[in-house]
Amino acid sequence: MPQHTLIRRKITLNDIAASCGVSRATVSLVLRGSPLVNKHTRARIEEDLRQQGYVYNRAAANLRRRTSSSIALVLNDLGNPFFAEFAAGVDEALGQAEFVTLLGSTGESSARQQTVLGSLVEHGPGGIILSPAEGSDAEEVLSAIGPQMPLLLFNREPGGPRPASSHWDLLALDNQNGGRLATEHLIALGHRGIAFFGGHADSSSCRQRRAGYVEAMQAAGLDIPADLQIECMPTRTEAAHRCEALFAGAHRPTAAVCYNDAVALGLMLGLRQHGRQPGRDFALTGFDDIAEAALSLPSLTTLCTDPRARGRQAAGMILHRLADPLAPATHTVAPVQLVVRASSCPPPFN
Amino acid sequence: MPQHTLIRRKITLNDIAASCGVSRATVSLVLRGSPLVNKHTRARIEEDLRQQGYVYNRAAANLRRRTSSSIALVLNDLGNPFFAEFAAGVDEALGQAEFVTLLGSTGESSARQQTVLGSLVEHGPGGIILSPAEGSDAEEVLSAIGPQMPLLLFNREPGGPRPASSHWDLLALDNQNGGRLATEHLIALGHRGIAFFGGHADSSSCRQRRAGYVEAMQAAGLDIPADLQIECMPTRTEAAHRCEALFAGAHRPTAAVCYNDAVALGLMLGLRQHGRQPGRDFALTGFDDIAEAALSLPSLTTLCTDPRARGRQAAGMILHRLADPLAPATHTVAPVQLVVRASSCPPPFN
DNA sequence: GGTTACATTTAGATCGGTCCAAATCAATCG
DNA sequence: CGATTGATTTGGACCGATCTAAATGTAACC
Repeated sequence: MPQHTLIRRKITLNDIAASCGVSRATVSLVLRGSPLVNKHTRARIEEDLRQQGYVYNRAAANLRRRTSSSIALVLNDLGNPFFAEFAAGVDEALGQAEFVTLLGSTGESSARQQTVLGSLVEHGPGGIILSPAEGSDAEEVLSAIGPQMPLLLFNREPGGPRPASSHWDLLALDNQNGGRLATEHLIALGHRGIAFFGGHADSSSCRQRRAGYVEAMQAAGLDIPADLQIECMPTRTEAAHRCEALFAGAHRPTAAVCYNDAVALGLMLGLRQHGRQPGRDFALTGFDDIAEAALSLPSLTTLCTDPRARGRQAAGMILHRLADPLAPATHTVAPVQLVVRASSCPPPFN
Repeated sequence: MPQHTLIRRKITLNDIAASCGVSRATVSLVLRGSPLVNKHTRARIEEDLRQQGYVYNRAAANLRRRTSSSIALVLNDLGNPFFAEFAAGVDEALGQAEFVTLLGSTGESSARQQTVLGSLVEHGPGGIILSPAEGSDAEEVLSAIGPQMPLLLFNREPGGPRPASSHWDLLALDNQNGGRLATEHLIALGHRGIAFFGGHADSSSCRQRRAGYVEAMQAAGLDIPADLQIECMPTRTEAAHRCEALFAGAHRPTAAVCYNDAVALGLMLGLRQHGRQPGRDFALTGFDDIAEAALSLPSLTTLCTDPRARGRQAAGMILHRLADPLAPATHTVAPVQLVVRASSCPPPFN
C-alpha cells in the first residue's frame, strides 16, 4: 500500500486570517494575548490555530520588532564537565526567560573562536556569553562581534588591553580566595611543607589560585620554595607524570594544593605509583568539585564552584544587560566553597 | 571625563547600497559572491562593507529564501560527559557546514522536553537531533514538532508506537555487538562463569547489551544462571554495594561484563573491599570508554563508542535528510570497539 | 546605422510577522 | 437626532534580505 504523504505548505498568519475571515493584524493580536480583541473572536481564532497546527515564526517577528530571542554561548571546551554543567545551567535559565541558546565551541583555538563568533553574530543573538579560548585577544574579539554587542565574559579574560569603548561584563570565580581556603585548611591540619601543583602561569585562573596559596602561606609565616611550585598541563596524565618533581628537591612536602580536580586526580595516581597513599601519606586538594571528586578513592577535598549555578547566573547577567545596554560594566566574582573530604589528611607524624 | 558612546543604527544592505550609489540587489549579489557583478563595483562595495562594519542578517535572508541555517540539538542530560562530547561533535560538524546549533536540554523530563521542543521549533531550525528523555512518547514528540520536521533520534527511541506518517532517522550504538564482544573476549581468556552486572532491564540499551552477552554465552555452550544477572542503578556507588550479590549464589563467577564504565569502576571498588583484586583475581569489562577507564587501576577493558565522532555522524545524517526530505528513514547502528586493557585478566587457575 | 549579443544593474514584489493611524460599529449622551 | 465615546478591527507600510524579469549600457555584427 503506497504511503501518500501530504506535503503542506507551512501555515502562516495569513492562512489563519483568511480561514477565519479576519485580518492578519487581529490574528497577530491574538497570538500575543492582547486584551484588545473580542472574547469570541479570540476563541474562534485560537481554535483555528490549534486545528491547523500553526507554528509561530519568531524569526519574522524578531525581524520586524528589531528584537532577539537568542543568546550565543561560546565555550572553549564543551568536553570538559565543568563547562558542560555550565552550559546546562545557562540553557536552563535562558529557557525560562523564553530565550534560546545558540551554541558554539572553540576547542581552545582563537582562530576558530573568530569564525564561530562571526557565524553566530550573523544569526542575530541578543548577546553573547563567552569563555575565551586560550590566547585569544580582546581586540580580535571586539572586531568579531562589533562594539554594540552585549558580551559577558566567563571564567577568564581575553588577553591584550580591554577595548575602551566597550562595556563588557565579567563573571569570574573567586580563584584567589579558593586557593587561600585550601591552603589554610592544610595549614590548620598541621602541614608546613605545602606545594602548589599544576596549571600554567599564563592562565589567569592559575595565577589567581596560586596568589591565594601564597597569601595563606605568608600569613602563616611559612616559606614558599621555588621547587614546590610545579607547573604542568591541567590534565590527569600530565599531572601523574609530574608527580616525581614533588620529591626531587630538597624540601619534602607533605601536602599539595592542586590547580584543579583533574590535576589532583592525576597526582593521586602518580603518588600511588610512587608507593604513597594519598589521603594517608600525603594530603591534597583540588578545585572545581567535578562529579568524580566525591567518588574517587580517597574522596577529594576541593572547592565547589557549582558550575550549573554559575550558568544560571551568567544567563541572568546577560539578560540584565539586554534590558539595560547602557548600564556600567559589571565585574562579578562568584564565591567558592571548600568541601572537605578524605584526601586532606593530617601530616604523617602529627 | 564623560564617555560618549556613539549609538549607531545597525548597518543594512540599504545603507551600503546608498553609500555606494548602487541598488540593494547589486550589494546582495556581492555578498553572495555572484559572478554577475563587475570587478570594480565589487571591489568598491566590498571595501565599503568592511569600512562600515556590515554584518549579514541571516534571519532576514532565511525568511525570504524559506531556508534555515540552524539545527536544534535536544539532549536529555548535558551534564553527562558522554552527551557533552556528543554535543561538541555535533557542533563541530554543523559549524563546518555553516549551520548553527540551537541547544536545548531536558533533564530527563518529558514535560520539559515538550516545552523545549515547542520553543525551539518556533525558531525555525532546519531539523532536530533528539536524544529523548526517559519516559517520553513518540506521539507527543510528533505533536510538538509536527509531521514535517526532519528528526534524528539519537541513542534511544521514545516509547509508544512510532507514528506512521513520519520518517524519522535513528542513530544508535551497537549495544548488542558490544555486549557480545566483551563476553567473547572473556570466554577466549578461559572464563566460564561470567556474570552480567548492572543496569536495568527497562533501559533499551541495557537489554541490548545483555542480549549480546547471552548470545555469546550460548554460542560457547555456557549456561547463564539467573543469579549471575545482577541489576543495579548505573552508578558507581550502587555498583559497589551490589558486589556481594556476585558471590552470594551457588555459582562462583570469575568475571563480569558490566553495563557501563561507571558500574565497572564501582564494582572494582566493591571487589577490593571484599578482598579481591580486580584484574588479577577477577576480570571485568565496561562500556563507553570514558576518560577514567584508561586511568583507573587496573585500567579498564571496555567498549569505545567515541561520542564525539557520533556527534559528527549525527550532524551529517540530519544534514543529509535536509538535502533529501523524502528519502526513506535511516536506521544506523554505530560500531563499538573493544579496547583491551588490564582489567580483563585470565581466570585464576588457568 | 540599426540590430543583436552580452555583461551588468535594477525596480518592485515577496517572505511572515508587527506597528500605527485610521476605520468601523454599537452604545450612550445632551 | 447628531455627536461623543469606547471597544474592535483593519489597511498598508515596514523589518532586511532575495528573487524575477526587465532595463540599461557597450561592443560587435551585417
